[in-house]
This record gives sequence, C-alpha cells and structure tokens, in this order.
Amino acid sequence: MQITSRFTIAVHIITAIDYFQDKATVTSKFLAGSVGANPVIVRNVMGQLKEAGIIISSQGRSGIELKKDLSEISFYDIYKAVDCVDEEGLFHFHEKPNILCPVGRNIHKAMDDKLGRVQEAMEKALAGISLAEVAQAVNRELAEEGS
Amino acid sequence: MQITSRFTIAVHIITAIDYFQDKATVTSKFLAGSVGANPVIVRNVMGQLKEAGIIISSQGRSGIELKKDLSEISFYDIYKAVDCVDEEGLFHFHEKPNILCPVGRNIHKAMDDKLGRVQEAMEKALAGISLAEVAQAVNRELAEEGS
DNA sequence: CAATCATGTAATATAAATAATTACAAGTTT
DNA sequence: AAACTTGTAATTATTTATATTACATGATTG
Repeated sequence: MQITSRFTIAVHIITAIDYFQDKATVTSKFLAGSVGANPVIVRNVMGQLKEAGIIISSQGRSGIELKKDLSEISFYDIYKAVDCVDEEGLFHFHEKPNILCPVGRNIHKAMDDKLGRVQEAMEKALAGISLAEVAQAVNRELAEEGS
Repeated sequence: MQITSRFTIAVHIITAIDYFQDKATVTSKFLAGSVGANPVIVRNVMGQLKEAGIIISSQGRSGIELKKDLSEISFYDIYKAVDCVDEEGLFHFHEKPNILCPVGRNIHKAMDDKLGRVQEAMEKALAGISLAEVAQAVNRELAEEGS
C-alpha cells in the first residue's frame, strides 16, 4: 500500500508555483510538464488545493498563484486537501468479523482507539512539516549544483 | 487509500489464538469463521506470521499456537510481517518529474527525508502498542456484556 | 469580435492492487 | 486408508489509481 502520488504531486505543484512566480507564467500545462503527469491530473489536484484555500486560480485566466505563504502551508494541509486517506480511517478493517464469536464481536471496538492513535501520530508528523522547508531544500540542492 | 485489512485480520487471528487456546482447537477454518474471510486468506496471513516468528503451525498438524507472549508482540511486528507498506516507502512518489526543470529535478531529494520522518512517526506509534492491550480490551468488553 | 488559450469537469479507458475463490499437493492423526 | 490439516499456485472478481479524450466556459489579445 502507498499513499497516492497526488500528495507528492501537490507538494511539487506548490513548490513550483512559488519558485516560478516571477520567472514564468504558471499554467496547468506548464506544471504538468514539470511534474511529468497529465495536465488533467494537475488541474484536478489544483481544484482540491483551491478548495482548501491554498492556491488561487480561475477559469480562463492564466497564471496560478499561492494564497498563503509557504511557511503557512503544512504537509497536513495538503494531505487533507488531496484526500489521501479514506474517511473510514487509515486502516481498512475487515468487514465481516463474526458477531457470534466473543473475539469477533469485540475486536473492532478493542482496536479502534489504538489504530486512531497511530493515525494521529502520522498526522501530527505531517502537521510539523511546512512547504517552506521543501522550498529551502530545493534551493539548497540548486546551490550545490552550481558548485 | 487504506492499509490492507490483512493487518486487522492478523491482529484478530492472534487475539483469537490466544483467547481460544484452551477452549477449542484452533484451525485456519475456525479462524476464518471468526474473522469472516476466506480460509485461504487466513492461511496466507498465517504464513506471514509464521515466517515472522509470531505463530507456530505445521502442515497437516491441527492446532495453531503463539510463539511469543502477547506482550512481546507489537503492532509494528505485525505491520512488518504482513507487509502493509510498499518497500519504496509509505508515500508513492510521482515517477516522472522533469529533470530539465530546476524544481522537477530536485523535488524528490528535497522531500525524501521529510516523508521518511512521517513514516517513522507512524511506525514508532505502531511499535508502542502491544497485542496484550488488545486482548485486555476484548476481555473488558466481554465483562461489560455480562453486566 | 473572432481566434486563441486558460481552467473546470465529465466520461471513459487503462493499469495496478486487493480480496475471494478454486484446486490440489503434502503432511498428521486416528 | 480415510478424514482432516496446512501450504500454495492459479484464476477470477472487485476496487482503486492513474491516464486520456472531449468539451463547456471564461479570459485575453490581436
């Protein structure tokens, strides 16, 4: 199992919007070229980021912008925006435990809080990372390229 | 996205083996009945738990046993045993970022450590939960049923 | 104002991952 | 030898993720 690549695509998109803001006109086609994915996928992700209040774009008008500063956008924001995890929770519970069995009828309730703790730990970690860190890391890599 | 139900099935299986150890002969068919899944799926999970040194079973011989005490089995052990997450990592990175783009060529390296931190946080949380806690919770629920 | 170029979105196709099922080999027990 | 078990391969079905095609709608520009 893996978390959908829409997550890393979204991070890529936001980083690129920021990076190219004065250097180029940023369109979905442009971004698709950088990401290496279909423009429609980029536009769908854009739609989710827009709905989450992270970017600004509008029909017909060229040029996509960030609505927030990079330091105010966390991995968690993106994770929620692009809907990485099923609303039922991170763990897919088997659906038909046997109610006639003492274990089967209680296992779900017995595990729920524990699985919740794991998911929370992950989400807390996501919340602790900002897009500014990613942009910094990209710039660091670029600086090293030159040397 | 969700983590495969093989994880919760494995927890269910181990809890049931412990619960029924003196009460019944535990077979893959018996467990499949409690879990509400196909016996072959149970046997496949059993195979992975066996390989991880968590249970004991052998061809032909009826009766599945635990190899370790419940308190010595963590969610992390099971998570590793049943292979919940791709070896490439928890996050699926988009595969064709454009090398000709300054962002595209560095985004992967720029994100890797951060994604690793998130995965580590999740795995640390998994390591902190033992199967003994689950068994306790099941017993607590059963006690409440009686009252 | 017409041509061009954007975004937004629906519908469809393809590919990949998950789960279920069937079938049977091989070992144990009685 | 018969009945029952685990172990596994092979197949099918189902679901999810990704890619693609097509087109409506709005903005811009020559």
